[in-house]
Amino acid sequence: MKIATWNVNSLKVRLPHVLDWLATTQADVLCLQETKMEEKAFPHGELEAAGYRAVHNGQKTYNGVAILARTALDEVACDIPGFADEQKRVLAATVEGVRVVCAYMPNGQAVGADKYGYKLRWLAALADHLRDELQRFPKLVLLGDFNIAPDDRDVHDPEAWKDQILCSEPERAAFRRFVDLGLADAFRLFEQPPKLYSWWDYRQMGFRLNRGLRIDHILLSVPLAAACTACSIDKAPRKLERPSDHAPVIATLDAAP
DNA sequence: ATGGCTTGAGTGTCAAGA
Repeated sequence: MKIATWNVNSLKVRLPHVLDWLATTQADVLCLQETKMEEKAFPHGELEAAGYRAVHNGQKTYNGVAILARTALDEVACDIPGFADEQKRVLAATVEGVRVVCAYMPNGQAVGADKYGYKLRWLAALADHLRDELQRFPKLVLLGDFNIAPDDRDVHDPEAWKDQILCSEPERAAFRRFVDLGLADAFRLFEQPPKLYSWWDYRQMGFRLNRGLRIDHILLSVPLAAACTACSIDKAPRKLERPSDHAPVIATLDAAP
């Protein structure tokens, strides 16, 4: 199974890129973030024509998450149970025995801002929920836009970003809490090229200068980590006309036992 | 320097992203 995540920064704008990328990679599951649309606008028809069914938890203008799959999506669940939140950031479904949790984690704006407090509360609520979910679903993958660069290797200029939003110690501690639940960062299971990131600012030639951050992640529970044979970030779509500012991350899992 | 791009909203210009 090939499973991937991509913050598309508007599915309306990026649908052609998504369809091209699915055709090229033949991914089995693709999680999207920032669809920025209501359910009635979601392009089910175009995706079905490409061989993918989809579930979506969306809203107008902001946020919005979707899971695309070539096979059935079962036990679909939206949001974080028990955590009051108007923002559509979480969607889960079971695909071929694998529990897929797609997340668009809050940005936080700036360390100390109100949105930063919301981000930390949100991350704690998701971790609490996943601790329970892992009991129900030992084969679980948490993937999406984490808006956290886990360590300095994931930052183009660690000095400039030190203690800044996306890199602060409380955010990194929240990331480690997911890891401590038994979820492994698939990207770091393998040797990787240096200075490979998943997001680059649209401004100031961020991509051309490779001023990026690795903030999009695929985290695998123990049995899935054991079955993982590859994980990479695909920079190709970031080079297209009118790209998303994020690149997709893709992992390969051996055939399910 | 709170800027520098991009998107969605909505038609002038702002919020939000990261």
